[in-house]
Amino acid sequence: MTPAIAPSSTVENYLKCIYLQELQREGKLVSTGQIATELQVAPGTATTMAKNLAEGGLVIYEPYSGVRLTAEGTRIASHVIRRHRVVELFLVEIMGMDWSKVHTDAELLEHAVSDRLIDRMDEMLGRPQVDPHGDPIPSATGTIDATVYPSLLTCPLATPLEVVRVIDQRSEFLRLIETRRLMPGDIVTVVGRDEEADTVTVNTRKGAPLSLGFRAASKILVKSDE
Amino acid sequence: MTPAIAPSSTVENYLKCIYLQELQREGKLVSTGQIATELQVAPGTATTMAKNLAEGGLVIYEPYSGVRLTAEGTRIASHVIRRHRVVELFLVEIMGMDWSKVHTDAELLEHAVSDRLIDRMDEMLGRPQVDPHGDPIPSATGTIDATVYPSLLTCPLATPLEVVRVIDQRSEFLRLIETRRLMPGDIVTVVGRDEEADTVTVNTRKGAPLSLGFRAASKILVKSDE
DNA sequence: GAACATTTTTTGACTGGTCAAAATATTTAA
DNA sequence: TTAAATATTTTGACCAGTCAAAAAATGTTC
Repeated sequence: MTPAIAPSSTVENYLKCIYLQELQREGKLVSTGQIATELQVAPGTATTMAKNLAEGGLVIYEPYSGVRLTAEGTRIASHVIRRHRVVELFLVEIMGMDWSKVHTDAELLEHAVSDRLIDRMDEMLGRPQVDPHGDPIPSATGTIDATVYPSLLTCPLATPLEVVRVIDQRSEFLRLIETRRLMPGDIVTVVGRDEEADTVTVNTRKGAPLSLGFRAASKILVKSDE
Repeated sequence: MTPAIAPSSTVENYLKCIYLQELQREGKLVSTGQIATELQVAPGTATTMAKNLAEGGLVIYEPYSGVRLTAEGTRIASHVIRRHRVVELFLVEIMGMDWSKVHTDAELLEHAVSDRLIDRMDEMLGRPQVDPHGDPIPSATGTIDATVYPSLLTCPLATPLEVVRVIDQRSEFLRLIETRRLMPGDIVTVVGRDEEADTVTVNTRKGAPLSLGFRAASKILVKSDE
């Protein structure tokens, strides 16, 4: 029952960033350096903010180690992410906008959209589980699907698999994904990997086999069976 | 061709406020005091901002008199208002939200919505001329319908007239308008005015004749003929 | 384990936006 | 036209968020 004044967009962005980093670097603290890099601010700025957030009970801050969200911090962060992802899906599904460009709009709107409005969008969308990139949408109560999917780098070879998620919001990358039929829902088969050449070769429903570097391949997640 | 960094939401709000005041107080300068009252800031704050805006070429500031928008200031202000009104209409028409509550959402969204997005909303709405309250929507190029309508205070008596605009965004007022069938599009007849009692009596399509104070009556605008 | 490299924190300073209260102008009324 | 009332501007201070650069801690390597 913290009365808790609404956090500024800046605070929301820090919280979101920390939340997202925690998800991938399971368990470990998130360093102020990582935050600074991610948010494109000077290292000292991230340190200062870490202390402010700790002050406000939104994170635990351990000097020289990093930061971990408190329950309250997690609550707020997941709401921001929920807003972001619901907005993204709304822009694509209801407004027919380009999925590769929608991220930047959502980045702004996530701080400006009321709960009422998000809920209405969510309702119009039929309470969806994932956004256009396959990222899971936290529920209004903050729970989020944490299923871990293999990527094109780790999935079985020579098996047709469904793309479920694309972990890179840059529109250049998303346009590639789109033209090469690697969007969530598309079916792909990994036909080979070459450690030395740093390439993964995949067949898609459209066109010749495609080569991807390991880095890019790791950003495309697939559902391995079921 | 000013490169012109995007103005902050704060600056946008000042500009919007000045624009709206200029519309009603035709020709005259807008005083810093009016701005302060409207925006709920201290008088000194408005003065400071007036100087900043003048510095940035967005207004002409005459100390102790007030402020007037430059062409550039007008351009920005009309864009903000356009965004506000398109958003409002979108929320009501496409998202089915309550017209009496939509103003506060739009107040936030007007600073967070990209041109691309506004244009898409505008397109989905069929390039509308007015928002749900009858307020005219500036075009993308900044032109706005400046038709002056009489209010229930100044219109002819005993003549059925169509409500075209309601100039008060407070949801309590709007709910009254709604329940008494005084929304834009509704037909009303002013049957009497009493200077001493400060009341205007109107017949609407629904229910018994209704009394309004002069102040409230002046906020309801009608189309007198055609 | 000493020396170097890297990361983090501290420090001092700046911008944008704000306020309260004091100092000025302007307007109104006598 | 002078005094009182009202409006505006100035002043000094503050908060949030930021940076650059110096200082300190931590990690790495030989």
